[in-house]
Amino acid sequence: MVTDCTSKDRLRLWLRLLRSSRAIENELRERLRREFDVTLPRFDVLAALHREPNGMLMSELSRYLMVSNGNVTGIIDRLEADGQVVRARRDGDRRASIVRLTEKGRTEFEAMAGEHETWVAELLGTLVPDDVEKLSTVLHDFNLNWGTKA
Amino acid sequence: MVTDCTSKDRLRLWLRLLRSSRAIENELRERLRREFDVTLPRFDVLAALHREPNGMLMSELSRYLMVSNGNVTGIIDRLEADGQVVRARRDGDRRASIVRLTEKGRTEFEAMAGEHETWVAELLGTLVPDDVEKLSTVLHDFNLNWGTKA
DNA sequence: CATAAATATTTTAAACTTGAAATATCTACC
DNA sequence: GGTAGATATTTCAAGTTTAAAATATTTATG
Repeated sequence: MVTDCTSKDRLRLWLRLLRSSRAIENELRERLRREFDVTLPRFDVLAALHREPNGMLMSELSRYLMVSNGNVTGIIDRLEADGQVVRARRDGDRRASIVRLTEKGRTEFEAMAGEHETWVAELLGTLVPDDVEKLSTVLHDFNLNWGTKA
Repeated sequence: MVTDCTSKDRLRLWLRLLRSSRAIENELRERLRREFDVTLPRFDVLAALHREPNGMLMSELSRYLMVSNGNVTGIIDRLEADGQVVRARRDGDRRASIVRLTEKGRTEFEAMAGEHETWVAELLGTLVPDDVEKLSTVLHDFNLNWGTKA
């Protein structure tokens, strides 16, 4: 049996997706601030850099986090001032800078990461495993297909 | 057969949800600016007010859009300065103000709403109808259950 | 009635965010 | 080699966003 799907159905899905996303994001922001005195954007940057021990270009960070270049510049400026990241020159290209976690940045991120993961699991706790699996797959495909249209 | 689900699985889902949400939001922001010269936050406020012809309290807007009170104050200030909304006193309570669309605001929103809906349908176009239905249901339940834990 | 607590909003400072312009550097082509 | 275009980042102005404090008003309680 074929289920139809109007543009209003897709609009409704978008609004629900946005609402879920904001709810989770707001709660994580508040807990990160309260427990670790860190902002969500800074945590996101630290998490991205932690995945790449060899560092990332400013433009790679921008693309990965889906925020503007200028935005990344500001956050890295503040993280660098606090000694959690460093900018290094890339061999043979004086335009690019590679950003890396410092030892301090790595240690501080790792102290937060476990608790953050626990929070996420708790906040998504009302979803049954089958739905976690289903949503994860569908959204992963959605993200992979994204480039092909927008 | 029972599918297990670790905290890493839920973390992965969260990252994918966030990525989808940001991708769609960024694209809508850009199109709204390009086609209608309006910011996304302003569009969101206009959309909320359009659903409530009798107006909304500042605090209702804040709760509905899941942003802070101060944030709503700023956006409404700018919308009011541009004549798209008005603040009115609520009978018997001089603390509260009811915000309503003006005729101008309503007209301008309605000129954008159709195209906005078309864009969303297009951007979610890679999802097959069954998945739209499934995600919509799961996320709706998720949102309903949200209050019971966070 | 007085006043403490609750409610609704605004104000403020700091951080975040975008989009566009500016700067600096590199690459490709003549 | 010189120069146009591409690439990487920063700067900037305006707007958004939060969290906390301040203001104003209403409600509840003794």
